[in-house]
Amino acid sequence: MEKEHASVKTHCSPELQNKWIEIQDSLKKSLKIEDDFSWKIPTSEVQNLEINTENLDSRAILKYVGGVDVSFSKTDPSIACATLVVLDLNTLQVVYEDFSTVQLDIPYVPGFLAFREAPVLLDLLEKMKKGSLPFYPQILMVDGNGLLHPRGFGLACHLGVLANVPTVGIGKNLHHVDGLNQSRVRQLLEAEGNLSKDVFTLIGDSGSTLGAAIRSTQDALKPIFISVGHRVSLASAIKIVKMSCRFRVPEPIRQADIRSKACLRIHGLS
DNA sequence: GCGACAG
DNA sequence: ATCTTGTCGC
Repeated sequence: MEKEHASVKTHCSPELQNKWIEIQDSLKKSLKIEDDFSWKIPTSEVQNLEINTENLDSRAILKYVGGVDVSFSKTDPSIACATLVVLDLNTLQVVYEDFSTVQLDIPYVPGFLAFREAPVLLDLLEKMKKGSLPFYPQILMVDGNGLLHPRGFGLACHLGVLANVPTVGIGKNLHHVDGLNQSRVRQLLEAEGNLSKDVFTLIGDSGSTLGAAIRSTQDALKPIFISVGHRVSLASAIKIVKMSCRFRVPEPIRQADIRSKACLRIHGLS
Protein backbone atom coordinates (compact mmCIF):
# COMPACT_ATOMS: atom_id res chain seq x y z
CA MET A 1 0.00 0.00 0.00
CA GLU A 2 1.52 3.26 -1.14
CA LYS A 3 1.64 6.09 1.25
CA GLU A 4 -1.08 7.91 -0.64
CA HIS A 5 -3.21 10.36 1.21
CA ALA A 6 -6.89 9.66 1.10
CA SER A 7 -7.37 13.35 0.44
CA VAL A 8 -7.27 14.70 -3.08
CA LYS A 9 -4.41 17.04 -2.52
CA THR A 10 -2.73 18.02 -5.73
CA HIS A 11 1.01 17.99 -5.68
CA CYS A 12 3.93 17.24 -7.88
CA SER A 13 7.64 16.91 -7.35
CA PRO A 14 9.40 19.79 -5.60
CA GLU A 15 11.99 19.72 -8.37
CA LEU A 16 9.38 20.48 -10.99
CA GLN A 17 7.84 23.19 -8.85
CA ASN A 18 11.22 24.83 -8.40
CA LYS A 19 11.71 24.76 -12.14
CA TRP A 20 8.29 26.33 -12.63
CA ILE A 21 9.07 29.02 -10.07
CA GLU A 22 12.26 29.88 -11.98
CA ILE A 23 10.26 30.25 -15.18
CA GLN A 24 7.69 32.48 -13.48
CA ASP A 25 10.38 34.67 -11.95
CA SER A 26 12.14 34.90 -15.29
CA LEU A 27 9.06 35.79 -17.32
CA LYS A 28 8.04 38.28 -14.67
CA LYS A 29 10.95 40.49 -15.72
CA SER A 30 9.00 41.30 -18.89
CA LEU A 31 5.78 42.11 -17.06
CA LYS A 32 4.26 45.56 -17.54
CA ILE A 33 1.60 46.62 -15.07
CA GLU A 34 0.71 50.00 -16.52
CA ASP A 35 -1.33 50.90 -19.56
CA ASP A 36 0.62 50.02 -22.68
CA PHE A 37 -1.69 50.09 -25.67
CA SER A 38 -2.54 52.47 -28.49
CA TRP A 39 -6.31 52.60 -28.09
CA LYS A 40 -8.44 54.52 -25.66
CA ILE A 41 -11.11 53.20 -23.34
CA PRO A 42 -14.59 54.35 -24.33
CA THR A 43 -16.12 56.52 -21.64
CA SER A 44 -19.58 57.99 -22.03
CA GLU A 45 -21.83 57.62 -25.04
CA VAL A 46 -21.55 61.34 -25.63
CA GLN A 47 -17.81 61.33 -25.90
CA ASN A 48 -17.88 58.60 -28.47
CA LEU A 49 -20.02 60.68 -30.78
CA GLU A 50 -17.98 62.78 -33.12
CA ILE A 51 -19.83 65.92 -32.20
CA ASN A 52 -17.15 66.27 -29.60
CA THR A 53 -15.09 69.25 -30.61
CA GLU A 54 -11.95 67.96 -28.95
CA ASN A 55 -10.83 65.77 -31.81
CA LEU A 56 -7.17 66.03 -30.99
CA ASP A 57 -7.08 62.46 -29.75
CA SER A 58 -6.81 60.30 -32.83
CA ARG A 59 -6.38 57.02 -31.02
CA ALA A 60 -8.66 54.16 -31.94
CA ILE A 61 -11.33 53.20 -29.44
CA LEU A 62 -11.26 49.83 -27.71
CA LYS A 63 -13.67 47.53 -29.49
CA TYR A 64 -12.45 43.93 -29.57
CA VAL A 65 -12.19 42.19 -26.20
CA GLY A 66 -11.10 38.58 -26.05
CA GLY A 67 -11.85 35.87 -23.52
CA VAL A 68 -10.30 32.47 -22.90
CA ASP A 69 -11.39 29.48 -20.88
CA VAL A 70 -10.69 25.77 -20.63
CA SER A 71 -13.31 23.12 -19.85
CA PHE A 72 -12.74 19.48 -18.97
CA SER A 73 -14.46 16.23 -19.78
CA LYS A 74 -16.11 14.65 -16.79
CA THR A 75 -15.63 11.17 -18.20
CA ASP A 76 -11.95 11.69 -18.99
CA PRO A 77 -10.59 14.53 -16.84
CA SER A 78 -7.43 14.72 -18.94
CA ILE A 79 -9.37 15.82 -22.02
CA ALA A 80 -9.84 19.55 -22.28
CA CYS A 81 -11.42 22.00 -24.65
CA ALA A 82 -9.70 25.38 -24.82
CA THR A 83 -11.71 28.26 -26.20
CA LEU A 84 -10.89 31.72 -27.50
CA VAL A 85 -13.68 34.18 -28.20
CA VAL A 86 -13.64 37.82 -29.22
CA LEU A 87 -16.54 40.15 -28.48
CA ASP A 88 -17.49 43.54 -29.82
CA LEU A 89 -17.48 45.72 -26.71
CA ASN A 90 -20.34 47.84 -28.04
CA THR A 91 -22.79 44.99 -28.49
CA LEU A 92 -21.16 42.29 -26.34
CA GLN A 93 -21.78 39.92 -29.23
CA VAL A 94 -19.27 37.24 -30.19
CA VAL A 95 -17.48 38.05 -33.45
CA TYR A 96 -14.91 35.25 -33.35
CA GLU A 97 -14.56 31.83 -31.74
CA ASP A 98 -12.10 29.01 -31.96
CA PHE A 99 -11.59 25.76 -30.11
CA SER A 100 -8.84 23.28 -29.46
CA THR A 101 -9.57 19.92 -27.89
CA VAL A 102 -6.46 18.39 -26.41
CA GLN A 103 -5.17 16.02 -23.77
CA LEU A 104 -3.59 17.74 -20.80
CA ASP A 105 -1.12 15.68 -18.81
CA ILE A 106 0.10 18.42 -16.54
CA PRO A 107 -1.97 18.49 -13.33
CA TYR A 108 -3.56 21.52 -11.76
CA VAL A 109 -1.33 22.72 -8.97
CA PRO A 110 -2.41 25.85 -7.09
CA GLY A 111 -0.05 28.64 -8.07
CA PHE A 112 0.95 26.92 -11.29
CA LEU A 113 -2.23 26.96 -13.37
CA ALA A 114 -0.39 28.48 -16.33
CA PHE A 115 1.74 25.40 -16.89
CA ARG A 116 -1.45 23.42 -17.42
CA GLU A 117 -3.55 25.87 -19.42
CA ALA A 118 -1.30 28.45 -21.06
CA PRO A 119 0.22 26.31 -23.86
CA VAL A 120 -3.06 25.44 -25.59
CA LEU A 121 -4.39 28.98 -25.13
CA LEU A 122 -1.21 30.37 -26.67
CA ASP A 123 -1.76 28.10 -29.65
CA LEU A 124 -5.20 29.57 -30.20
CA LEU A 125 -3.85 33.13 -30.02
CA GLU A 126 -0.92 32.43 -32.34
CA LYS A 127 -3.15 30.69 -34.85
CA MET A 128 -5.34 33.78 -34.97
CA LYS A 129 -2.42 36.16 -35.28
CA LYS A 130 -0.43 34.21 -37.85
CA GLY A 131 -3.54 33.66 -39.92
CA SER A 132 -4.05 37.41 -40.01
CA LEU A 133 -7.60 36.74 -38.95
CA PRO A 134 -9.76 39.79 -38.25
CA PHE A 135 -10.85 40.83 -34.76
CA TYR A 136 -7.59 39.97 -33.01
CA PRO A 137 -8.29 41.07 -29.41
CA GLN A 138 -6.98 44.42 -28.24
CA ILE A 139 -7.16 43.08 -24.71
CA LEU A 140 -7.77 39.58 -23.37
CA MET A 141 -9.70 38.51 -20.31
CA VAL A 142 -8.38 35.33 -18.70
CA ASP A 143 -10.15 32.92 -16.36
CA GLY A 144 -7.61 33.04 -13.58
CA ASN A 145 -5.55 35.58 -11.73
CA GLY A 146 -2.79 37.95 -12.73
CA LEU A 147 -0.90 39.74 -9.98
CA LEU A 148 -3.20 38.17 -7.39
CA HIS A 149 -0.87 35.21 -7.13
CA PRO A 150 1.69 33.85 -4.64
CA ARG A 151 4.56 35.16 -6.77
CA GLY A 152 2.65 37.91 -8.51
CA PHE A 153 2.58 36.02 -11.79
CA GLY A 154 -0.63 34.11 -12.41
CA LEU A 155 -2.03 32.71 -15.64
CA ALA A 156 -3.15 36.12 -16.91
CA CYS A 157 0.39 37.52 -16.57
CA HIS A 158 1.93 34.39 -18.03
CA LEU A 159 -0.31 34.41 -21.09
CA GLY A 160 0.03 38.16 -21.54
CA VAL A 161 3.81 38.11 -21.54
CA LEU A 162 4.14 35.10 -23.85
CA ALA A 163 1.57 36.42 -26.34
CA ASN A 164 2.59 40.02 -25.78
CA VAL A 165 -1.03 41.07 -25.47
CA PRO A 166 -2.72 43.17 -22.77
CA THR A 167 -4.50 40.84 -20.31
CA VAL A 168 -6.67 41.09 -17.24
CA GLY A 169 -7.16 38.26 -14.77
CA ILE A 170 -10.66 37.30 -13.64
CA GLY A 171 -11.03 35.05 -10.63
CA LYS A 172 -14.42 33.68 -9.59
CA ASN A 173 -12.94 32.58 -6.29
CA LEU A 174 -10.28 34.19 -4.17
CA HIS A 175 -6.84 32.71 -4.29
CA HIS A 176 -5.57 33.09 -0.74
CA VAL A 177 -2.46 35.20 -1.03
CA ASP A 178 -0.50 37.63 1.12
CA GLY A 179 -2.93 37.38 4.02
CA LEU A 180 -6.03 37.85 1.89
CA ASN A 181 -8.80 35.34 2.55
CA GLN A 182 -12.55 34.95 2.29
CA SER A 183 -13.29 36.26 5.73
CA ARG A 184 -11.27 39.40 5.15
CA VAL A 185 -13.03 40.03 1.84
CA ARG A 186 -16.40 39.27 3.39
CA GLN A 187 -15.55 41.74 6.13
CA LEU A 188 -14.65 44.36 3.50
CA LEU A 189 -17.88 43.95 1.58
CA GLU A 190 -20.10 43.91 4.63
CA ALA A 191 -18.46 46.79 6.43
CA GLU A 192 -20.75 49.60 7.40
CA GLY A 193 -20.76 52.26 4.72
CA ASN A 194 -19.59 49.85 2.05
CA LEU A 195 -23.04 48.45 1.41
CA SER A 196 -23.44 50.45 -1.79
CA LYS A 197 -19.83 50.32 -2.89
CA ASP A 198 -19.00 47.95 -5.69
CA VAL A 199 -15.21 48.11 -5.99
CA PHE A 200 -12.89 47.02 -3.21
CA THR A 201 -9.16 47.31 -3.62
CA LEU A 202 -7.35 44.25 -2.34
CA ILE A 203 -4.20 45.11 -0.41
CA GLY A 204 -2.13 42.30 1.01
CA ASP A 205 -0.29 42.20 4.31
CA SER A 206 2.83 43.30 2.45
CA GLY A 207 1.07 46.55 1.59
CA SER A 208 0.99 45.97 -2.14
CA THR A 209 -2.19 46.25 -4.18
CA LEU A 210 -2.92 42.84 -5.62
CA GLY A 211 -6.23 43.49 -7.35
CA ALA A 212 -9.84 44.35 -6.66
CA ALA A 213 -13.00 42.57 -5.64
CA ILE A 214 -15.98 43.96 -7.48
CA ARG A 215 -19.70 43.42 -7.40
CA SER A 216 -20.13 43.25 -11.14
CA THR A 217 -23.91 43.46 -10.98
CA GLN A 218 -26.25 45.13 -8.51
CA ASP A 219 -27.72 41.85 -7.36
CA ALA A 220 -24.42 40.01 -7.32
CA LEU A 221 -23.66 39.19 -3.72
CA LYS A 222 -20.56 37.24 -4.57
CA PRO A 223 -17.80 39.40 -6.05
CA ILE A 224 -15.36 38.59 -8.82
CA PHE A 225 -11.66 39.19 -8.41
CA ILE A 226 -9.88 41.37 -10.92
CA SER A 227 -6.14 41.63 -11.18
CA VAL A 228 -3.68 43.07 -13.64
CA GLY A 229 -2.38 40.62 -16.18
CA HIS A 230 -0.03 42.44 -18.55
CA ARG A 231 0.24 45.87 -20.16
CA VAL A 232 -2.78 47.30 -18.34
CA SER A 233 -3.30 49.16 -15.07
CA LEU A 234 -5.75 48.01 -12.42
CA ALA A 235 -7.86 51.14 -12.92
CA SER A 236 -8.19 50.51 -16.65
CA ALA A 237 -8.81 46.82 -16.10
CA ILE A 238 -11.70 47.61 -13.77
CA LYS A 239 -13.26 50.04 -16.25
CA ILE A 240 -13.08 47.51 -19.08
CA VAL A 241 -14.44 44.67 -16.97
CA LYS A 242 -17.36 46.80 -15.83
CA MET A 243 -18.21 47.58 -19.45
CA SER A 244 -18.32 43.89 -20.34
CA CYS A 245 -20.61 42.65 -17.58
CA ARG A 246 -24.18 41.61 -18.37
CA PHE A 247 -24.06 39.16 -15.49
CA ARG A 248 -21.65 38.50 -12.66
CA VAL A 249 -19.00 36.97 -14.88
CA PRO A 250 -17.81 39.31 -17.66
CA GLU A 251 -19.23 38.35 -21.03
CA PRO A 252 -15.95 37.39 -22.74
CA ILE A 253 -15.17 34.86 -20.01
CA ARG A 254 -18.76 33.74 -19.75
CA GLN A 255 -19.10 33.15 -23.48
CA ALA A 256 -15.79 31.31 -23.63
CA ASP A 257 -17.00 29.08 -20.78
CA ILE A 258 -20.44 28.40 -22.29
CA ARG A 259 -19.07 27.67 -25.76
CA SER A 260 -16.22 25.60 -24.39
CA LYS A 261 -18.66 23.30 -22.64
CA ALA A 262 -20.87 23.17 -25.72
CA CYS A 263 -17.84 22.12 -27.74
CA LEU A 264 -17.25 19.19 -25.41
CA ARG A 265 -20.87 18.09 -25.75
CA ILE A 266 -20.76 18.19 -29.52
CA HIS A 267 -17.70 15.96 -29.45
CA GLY A 268 -19.56 13.35 -27.42
CA LEU A 269 -17.78 14.16 -24.19
CA SER A 270 -19.40 16.13 -21.45
C1' DG B 1 5.60 21.32 10.56
C1' DC B 2 0.79 21.51 8.77
C1' DG B 3 -2.88 23.50 6.39
C1' DA B 4 -4.69 26.68 2.90
C1' DC B 5 -4.68 27.16 -2.18
C1' DA B 6 -7.08 30.41 -9.13
C1' DG B 7 -8.81 26.37 -12.57
C1' DA C 1 -12.41 22.16 -13.01
C1' DT C 2 -16.56 18.50 -12.19
C1' DC C 3 -20.62 15.99 -9.53
C1' DT C 4 -26.19 17.75 -9.12
C1' DT C 5 -32.54 19.81 -8.45
C1' DG C 6 -35.08 23.05 -8.25
C1' DT C 7 -35.72 27.76 -8.73
C1' DC C 8 -35.63 32.57 -9.98
C1' DG C 9 -35.14 36.04 -13.65
C1' DC C 10 -35.24 37.86 -18.37
